[in-house]
Amino acid sequence: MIKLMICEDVKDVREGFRYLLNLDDEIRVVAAYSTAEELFEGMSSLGAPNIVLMDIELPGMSGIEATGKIKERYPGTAVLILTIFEEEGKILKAIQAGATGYILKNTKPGDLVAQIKTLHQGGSPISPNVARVLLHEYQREHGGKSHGDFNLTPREKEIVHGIVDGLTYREIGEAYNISGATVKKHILHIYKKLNVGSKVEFMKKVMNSDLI
Amino acid sequence: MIKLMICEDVKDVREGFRYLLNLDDEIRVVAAYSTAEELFEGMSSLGAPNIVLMDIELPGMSGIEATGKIKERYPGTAVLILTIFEEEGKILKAIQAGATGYILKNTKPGDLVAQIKTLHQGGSPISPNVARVLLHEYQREHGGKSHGDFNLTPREKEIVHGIVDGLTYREIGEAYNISGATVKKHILHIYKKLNVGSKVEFMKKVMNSDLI
DNA sequence: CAAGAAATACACCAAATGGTGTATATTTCA
DNA sequence: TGAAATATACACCATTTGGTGTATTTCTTG
Repeated sequence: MIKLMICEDVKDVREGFRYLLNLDDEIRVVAAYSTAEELFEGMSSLGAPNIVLMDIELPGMSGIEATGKIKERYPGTAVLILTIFEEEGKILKAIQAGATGYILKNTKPGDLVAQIKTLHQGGSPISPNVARVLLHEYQREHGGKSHGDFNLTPREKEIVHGIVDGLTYREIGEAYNISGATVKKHILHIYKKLNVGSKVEFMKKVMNSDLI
Repeated sequence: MIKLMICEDVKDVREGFRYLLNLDDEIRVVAAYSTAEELFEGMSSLGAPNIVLMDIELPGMSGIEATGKIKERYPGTAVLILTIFEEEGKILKAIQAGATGYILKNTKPGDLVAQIKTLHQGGSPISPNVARVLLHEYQREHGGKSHGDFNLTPREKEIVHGIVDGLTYREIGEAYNISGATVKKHILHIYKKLNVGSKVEFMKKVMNSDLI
């Protein structure tokens, strides 16, 4: 049984969701509030639910602020943001605050139930447009362009894999039927190409590349 | 009309998708290849499609590498990663490489068509489990709550930083005015706590944690 | 207070690493 | 064809790392 609370200021929408979600017998709407402040009172008296369905536009404390507080005080509770807006800044803020999912209010009733179950099983329901915003943001922060393959030869790439797998020179040599000394030679070449001088530096470069 | 190319090494899967997607009259599968190398030949002779359906596990050039090259040479082409795996590192790498969507192969045929149309309209279809990975990553990078510090003591955390900075035991000792031998003792304790046994394994763990 | 964790330090050892040489066979390509 | 790159291998060396002991001091917590 998925215990769920609703936080939504518009009565019709709130009661609509309550009715709708209670139709499914895996979900129980334990309470529905019109403000975040009331929600917190409810959570402390009734206990934290599995999921809070959170409107982003609330009088008083905003849905984003409330999300942050929920994740602080009740980290086990997932927050599903439900909104009519697709504003980029709000989406990113809600996610930073710890929202577990972010979907639009025009979602079909049946889909909403499916997404709540998805959420409860560890997934994050996100509408495609929200996903696009997130993807772009992530790509922007990670420099977009590929970091190149450092002009490594095929053999050198194999050696890189061996290292990353935690093998020693000798073990890599055994794996590819060459001597450990040769493996070492390769590694030193690789170090020069990557401009590093130890395993640790090597790992830092390689783990942020698409070499692996 | 959405022009689409498929890059997938398993023939049955490849032909299955081709047949299936051609059933929809808004989509035209202009070509299907079994390797990234062939795909690039096709793209240069037939012209870039709107969407490439890309398998991640390919012989030769990987789907991730290919995605990066497509975004470089044909930025207008969207890449939809189709995979059976949900491995965190691969997901993030594919997104960094510029993937526009990332969905699982077990997606229902009707849903796949819907997702391709979503993609073409500017959304990013992402399966809920992939979305969860992305959300976590984003939250982690923006000061989200720590997902485990492995019970390291404050001193041990300092040592971790020293290692990640590429210092040797002795250098770390000098930095903190303790002996190199002590630093080593700390490292060995840390290894036990992280359940690793070498710098390489250590880096793999630490770089995916919020210890740094 | 006593037990335990945390931080410090030293000894000893085998193995791995990093750095530099030299050398040869093969392949690639201008 | 001839130079450059690639892949192979061995020698020698100092340093680093991983692993195991033992031991002392300080701090924390039941």
